[in-house]
Amino acid sequence: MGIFSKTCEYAMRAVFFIAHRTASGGRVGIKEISKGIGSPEAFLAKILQDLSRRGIVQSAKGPNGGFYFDKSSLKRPLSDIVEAVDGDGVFVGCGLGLEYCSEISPCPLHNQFKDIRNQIKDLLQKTSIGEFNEELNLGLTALRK
Amino acid sequence: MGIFSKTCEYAMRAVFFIAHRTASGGRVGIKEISKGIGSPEAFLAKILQDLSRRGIVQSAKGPNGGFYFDKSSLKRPLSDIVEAVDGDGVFVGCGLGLEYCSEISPCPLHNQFKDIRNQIKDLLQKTSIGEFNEELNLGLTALRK
DNA sequence: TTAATAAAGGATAAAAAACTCTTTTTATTT
DNA sequence: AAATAAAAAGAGTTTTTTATCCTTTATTAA
Repeated sequence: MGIFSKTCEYAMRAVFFIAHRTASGGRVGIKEISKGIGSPEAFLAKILQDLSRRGIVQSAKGPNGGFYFDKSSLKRPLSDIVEAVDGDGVFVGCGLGLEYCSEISPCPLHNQFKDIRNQIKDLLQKTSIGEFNEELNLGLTALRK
Repeated sequence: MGIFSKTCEYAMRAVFFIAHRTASGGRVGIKEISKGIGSPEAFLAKILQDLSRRGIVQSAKGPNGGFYFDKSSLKRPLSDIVEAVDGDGVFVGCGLGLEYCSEISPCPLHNQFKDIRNQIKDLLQKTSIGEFNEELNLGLTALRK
């Protein structure tokens, strides 16, 4: 398994996809998103439903409805999505899974893992949801295939 | 969840624990290991059974039996354990879970994740199983509590 | 050679994660 | 108002991960 749960991977990809579409003015339905990022449709629906309930992504029902981001949401850091889906385990936990691992009672790899986690945290915090729209436009980066 | 599976966390802790004991001359039984690292006994037995089959850890049955490391095994990098248990997903996969993410067709965070993964890889490769025995002896680091 | 000890192996169970299907609600368009 | 489109919600199912239990096999020591 990767660093994040599969659910979280889908969430991140979907969010980038929606942001990209938002930038070109519209809303996107689940069918298109799931195709665009290569995820199971019904499962992604659940994930976005949850993000929507939390106010992270916006949604509209009915014809011409779909998912989108309002302006302030586009500036959100990716860490918000990760935290909503996977919790803060990636940022704060002990690499060896020790509950009480800390500065005072560190595991053998405490400091090294701390560095790595901080780097992940920094990356996710400084990356905003709407940040890759141009690259995606230009086909410089991909969310599928 | 953390960076590694729970199984892998138990495996790493157990391996450090056994190495520590090996250094002071003996073998350790499952009961003692699982107590020492705070893991379910039967489950850890399965994990070590697997590592033993792979030749990563040595074992002996009967009275005075238990798990231990021979000299060359003590020098093994921690990455061998992680790879045996969790596969190479931590080292090589795409952060967003894209199967075909690569230099040619990168995901938006490809390069950043590559850095992080390489750091994890380096850490696990340069850390040997027997490396922390002195710290553990001195109580400077902990595997439990 | 028997009793005790300890890992190996196999089968099963429980919990969590991943995923599906159906119905309901809300909004839009005609 | 009726038809339609789309997400929300609810109620599963399947798969994977985590965990337990019990029996067998190997080793040692008395």
